[in-house]
Amino acid sequence: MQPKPPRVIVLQEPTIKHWKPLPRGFYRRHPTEVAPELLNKILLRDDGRAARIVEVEAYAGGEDPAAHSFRGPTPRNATMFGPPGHLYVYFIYGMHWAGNAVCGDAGEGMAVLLRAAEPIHGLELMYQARAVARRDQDLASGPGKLAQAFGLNRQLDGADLVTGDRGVALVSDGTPPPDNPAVGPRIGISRAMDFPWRWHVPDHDHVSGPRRQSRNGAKHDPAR
DNA sequence: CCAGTGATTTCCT
DNA sequence: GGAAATCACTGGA
Repeated sequence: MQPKPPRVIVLQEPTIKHWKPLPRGFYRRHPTEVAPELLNKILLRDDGRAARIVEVEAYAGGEDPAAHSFRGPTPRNATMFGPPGHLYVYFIYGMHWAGNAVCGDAGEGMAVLLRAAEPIHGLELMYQARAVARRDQDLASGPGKLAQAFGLNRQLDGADLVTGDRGVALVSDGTPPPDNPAVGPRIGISRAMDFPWRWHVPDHDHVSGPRRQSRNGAKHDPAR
């Protein structure tokens, strides 16, 4: 008896059929190692929605006071303590969902928060999911926006990003991560502010925040 | 451009 | 009781 093959993510656009999911081993590492390598990877839904990841943050379980998992498992963060390569979706501020890729080994509570992405396919569905968006940069430039654009919610908490069992996956189109990603402190936290665990593609239009930080942290000079 | 604020679940003190 | 891995809207400069 042959093992059942994993569900194949099928897209409507034939040019992207050669995208392949990131293997389990990609995630089975420390999130500070995984996070910068997730830049330029592609978040995919089987309805044709796709976006290039341009901003991420690492959260490292018991060694990270800012992580949901710092004080151990709760009903909300249970997925974070499961095996790597699964999607941890949490609810925050009474309004917003956000998606993470679980990293490390089961039991460690480590993950990478998907903070922002550049939509590259299925934009009509994203505009439908985010009626307030007026420009492409409004669709997924922030963890709450990204989750809304992709319909990430409690039903997708625990989905396997490697097999795509619930129609959501992280894949590569061959684009490497940036050679010199911007690095800085994580956004919206009040503990472990000194951990420089946020990475993003430098000078990218779809990164979250009122100002985009350049590689050396300097402000943009409009005269140049 | 920027600061202030409401929305309102989950978890901690 | 209050902060939290946030966002959109308001109003002033």
